[in-house]
Amino acid sequence: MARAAITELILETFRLNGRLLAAGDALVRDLGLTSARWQVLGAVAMSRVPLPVSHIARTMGLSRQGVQRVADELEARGIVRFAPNPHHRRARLVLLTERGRALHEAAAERQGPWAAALSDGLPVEAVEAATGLLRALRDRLEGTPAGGDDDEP
Amino acid sequence: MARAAITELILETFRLNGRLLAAGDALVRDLGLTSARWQVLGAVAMSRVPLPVSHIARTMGLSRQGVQRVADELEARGIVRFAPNPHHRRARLVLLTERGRALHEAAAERQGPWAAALSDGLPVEAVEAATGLLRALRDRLEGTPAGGDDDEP
DNA sequence: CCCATATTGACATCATGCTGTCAATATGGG
DNA sequence: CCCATATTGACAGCATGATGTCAATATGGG
Repeated sequence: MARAAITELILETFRLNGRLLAAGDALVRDLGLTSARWQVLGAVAMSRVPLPVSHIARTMGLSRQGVQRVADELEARGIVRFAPNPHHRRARLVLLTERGRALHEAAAERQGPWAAALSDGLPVEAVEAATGLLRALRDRLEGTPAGGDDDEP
Repeated sequence: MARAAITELILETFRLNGRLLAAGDALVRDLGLTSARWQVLGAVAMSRVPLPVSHIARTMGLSRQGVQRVADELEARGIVRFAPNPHHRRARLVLLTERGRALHEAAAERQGPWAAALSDGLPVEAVEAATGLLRALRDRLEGTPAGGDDDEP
């Protein structure tokens, strides 16, 4: 029955989400990071060009204000800094500080072995298929007919 | 690369989790329910025997206190009631009220078509495969070698 | 039977993410 | 150029879920 299958997947998504957050917290706790801060830090580090908070929020699928709060915390801790945006006076750009870059590298070095252990023995195709299915569900929930990874709209 | 694939799946899990919560909230909002309350309500309704809060929390993979808070809210709204537990004076059993049962049925009637639309055209085997993969990841994160749906430990 | 240990609920506190409102700033049509 | 609209950050408030501590209660070894 399709309904039972999708319901199971939904409940499993809730459970896994909680476990992933807990695992991420534990992985970077002694670096002074949390899952949420790490995720924002990663978004800033990964972008080829500096982005404003609102753009980061859209990329991550979170609300603008939630990301803003985390970004403010990161700035207070000297992990990111805000730079003027020549194209928009209000929307300052988020940049990594030296400390922020070092933290991101330290976190990435831990995430590698952790991710390898987590996915050890699982076929990459199965992981990718699951990712595709989750993305398909999310696209439907967002009302987006076809979803892709946009970087520069 | 396995690491990139698993990282993508993790990020997609975060995004889907957020969308599912928002969709669930919208689906049952006018019933006076939220995703969190609905989930606890469902756990109570689905169990063949009345369960204490701590047991429900373990089943859902949430913290005991979080479920307790939601259960207290549901009791204040007349959706569940607490009954004495003959086996444990402190751990009262959670039961649905008449109103609670009606609410659960109303929510279930909405969830059916919604779930059908969400999974329309997706092969059931693909959904089940994704569920199995998520569960495998969660089992690893929990340190549980093999995981199954237990109801009565 | 007695005591060490575990479980449970009550209470308080914190982290995370959402929404609403407002003013400042961009953007585009006229 | 001017004004309607959209975007953005600041600020406040709420929902959800985790944690920590404490006392009450079960449970099991001795």
